[in-house]
Amino acid sequence: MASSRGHLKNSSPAPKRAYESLLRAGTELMARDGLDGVNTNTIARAARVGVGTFYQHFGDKFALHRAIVQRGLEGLQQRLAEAHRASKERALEDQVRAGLVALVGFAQEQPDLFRATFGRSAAAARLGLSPRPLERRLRDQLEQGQLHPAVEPRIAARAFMEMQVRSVVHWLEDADQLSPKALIETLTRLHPVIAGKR
Amino acid sequence: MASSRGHLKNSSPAPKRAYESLLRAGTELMARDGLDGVNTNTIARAARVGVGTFYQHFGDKFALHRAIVQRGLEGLQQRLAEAHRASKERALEDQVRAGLVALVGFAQEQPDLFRATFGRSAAAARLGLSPRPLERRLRDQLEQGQLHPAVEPRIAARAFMEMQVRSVVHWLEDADQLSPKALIETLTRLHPVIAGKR
Amino acid sequence: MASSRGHLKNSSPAPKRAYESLLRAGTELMARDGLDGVNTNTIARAARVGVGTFYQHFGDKFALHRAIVQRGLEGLQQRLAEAHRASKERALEDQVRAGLVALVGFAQEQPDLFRATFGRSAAAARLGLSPRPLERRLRDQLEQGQLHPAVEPRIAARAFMEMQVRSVVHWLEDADQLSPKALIETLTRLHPVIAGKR
Amino acid sequence: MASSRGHLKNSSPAPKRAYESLLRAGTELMARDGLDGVNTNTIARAARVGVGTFYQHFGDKFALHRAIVQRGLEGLQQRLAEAHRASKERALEDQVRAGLVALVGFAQEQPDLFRATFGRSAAAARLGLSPRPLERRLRDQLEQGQLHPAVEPRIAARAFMEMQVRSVVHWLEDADQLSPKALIETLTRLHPVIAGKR
DNA sequence: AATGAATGAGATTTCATTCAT
DNA sequence: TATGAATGAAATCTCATTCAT
Repeated sequence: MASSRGHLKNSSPAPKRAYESLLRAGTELMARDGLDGVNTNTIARAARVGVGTFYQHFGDKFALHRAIVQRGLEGLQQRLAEAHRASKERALEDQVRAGLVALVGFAQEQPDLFRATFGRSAAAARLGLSPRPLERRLRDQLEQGQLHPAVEPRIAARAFMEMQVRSVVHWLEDADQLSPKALIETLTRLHPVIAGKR
Repeated sequence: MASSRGHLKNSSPAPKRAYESLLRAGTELMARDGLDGVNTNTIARAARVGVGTFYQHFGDKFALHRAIVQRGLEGLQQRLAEAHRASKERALEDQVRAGLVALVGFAQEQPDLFRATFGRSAAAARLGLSPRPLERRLRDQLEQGQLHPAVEPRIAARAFMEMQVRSVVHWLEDADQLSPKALIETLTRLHPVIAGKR
Repeated sequence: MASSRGHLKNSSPAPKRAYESLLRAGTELMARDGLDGVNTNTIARAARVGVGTFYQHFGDKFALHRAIVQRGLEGLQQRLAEAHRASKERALEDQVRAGLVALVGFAQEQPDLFRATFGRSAAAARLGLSPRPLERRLRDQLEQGQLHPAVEPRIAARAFMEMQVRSVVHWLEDADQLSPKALIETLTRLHPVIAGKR
Repeated sequence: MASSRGHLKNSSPAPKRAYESLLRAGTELMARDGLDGVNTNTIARAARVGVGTFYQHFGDKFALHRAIVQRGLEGLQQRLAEAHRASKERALEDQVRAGLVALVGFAQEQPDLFRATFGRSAAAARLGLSPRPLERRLRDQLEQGQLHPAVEPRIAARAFMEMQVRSVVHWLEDADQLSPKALIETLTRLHPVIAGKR
């Protein structure tokens, strides 16, 4: 936790130590207990900040949750975009794998953020990780006869988005965790783009 | 509810009108608002029963939820067992499809029960729908070289269990619902037993 | 507890099995948890009787308690009266001892009844064990110059009544109980009629 | 809006007006109605404080009672220790009397605190006023042949502790109160150290 | 900006009591 | 008489939110 002691003053215009502290504490607690399992007082205490300070930064518990989810999604989307960019010329399977590598890598680096974002309150996922791109891709494949005609793109896209994310959550919470490689390869094989191939 | 008094025998030892009423109201409300979105007062009122009556039958909100989940799982498991029995001599794909027909059929007949059981508080699913049988089957296939070796049975089993159930929940809640046929066929194609085939 | 088994039917006009059962259960529970620590439902269940039956016999919890206390006091007073009759020609110390023998004997035979009557809700004692006779006796002794003039009869009488009874309760509840003899002799020595002698 | 920092000092780290107010109100009500006779709402109202404030300071009714008892015992023990120190060179009877003067003096000055601590819920006394010191003293006297051999120190010590305290409670609650002098002298005469002398 | 004591609306829970059978 | 499911008033307790400092 690199804190800027040693300087004369804090250098950045608005350090927002309290804000960051609340975000961090909230992430940790919501990862563990879910949105409905924590309360503002507990979060403030964990952040070593007064309750009042909480309300100075966030309108309520849900605003904090939204901020966490947003941060989680931003980081993830950035990684996914990068993975997409880097792999879009490669084979389909490699593209899928690259996306999963990004997803699992992100989850490994920030497990609490991942769980707070995609854990219990799964509704959060809807806020930002849209199944639409996947749905479009599946529809394309379908039109080109590369996908089994019984696969309905809308259903398959949504189903896989949820599955992906929930599988990673389970994996994070599993006591005897299998290797990230196993997780990535398994989900790759089950990806509709691959699995649904005719 | 035909109050069949005056008959030769009482069919059950205690009428427990309130119990059934609470279970029904709880199912409806939890389907709509989730476990964390309801409170005992509301449930009691909806069941047209005194608050105290709630506590006479259930220790707390969670006990009611457990009772609902149990009822949901019992009905579902029975249907699944039947489907399994009826299809076990048939082709693999037919077996998978039969299971999904049973699942979707159950969800269609008792949508509130299904949503209350598998909705938001997805954790509930763990109480009864074990991924172990599927895991075992995948492991068998793997050993017989029928499954892509990169598929890890434990992960795949859990992933699909969740996907299945959450897809049905989404489907139930979707305003412009696609046909049950589309749902069943799509999930069949994505089932690891089929999708993971080498 | 001589119960009239052996007859074809209960011989007494109203056997009141439920009544006795409630009294017994109430005594046991109130001895353990005190008047405020039990509730009517619990008592009825312990008595293996319906709640409604409780109210058929006792107006409320306090009525039951009163009945218990009354029964306790009746039994005790009878024993004390007997002890008094048998010892009134003997020496003062012997009279005191005889009373304590009766008290402790009663407590030993019916510990729950004793505790329910004189335990926590000490107020009950006031209902029946009056300090007046002792007060009168002390006043007599005082007038005859046999008691230390600083001893105020009213205070001494009440003090000793409480002490006696609470000492026996403690003794009953004490895990490593001393002999009844020790209890009796100690209280005899501390009895104001003896202790206050000049 | 005047930011009142810069004043001399804040006398205590937290003002805790409500805490004191609750302690005071609780003492008054528990003195009158006993622990089982009050409820948190009533206490909060009497303290002119919100219900929530009660729970901010005390986990429940019993925690408040414990705090009251502790406060009662602290004050009392201090006084008793002082009395002991001041009289330990004097005659035995004077020592006993000094202790009683302290006890009764304390009860007179803080009758509610005394009754809340030693009243109905006598169990509280066990929390702090140990009969052990008295027991030890009696044992010494016994060994030196100054005490009647029939007196069992453990029983006598406990008996007298209770008697003392309950006599003072009765005295406080007695409408036509006798003089404190009478109370003190009577209890002095009944004290086992004096009364049990051979 | 930061604080945390104070708040009260509302959720949870208990229990004496009733009443239809 | 006996029953026990049903009841709701009241007690217990939680927590998001405010506000004076």
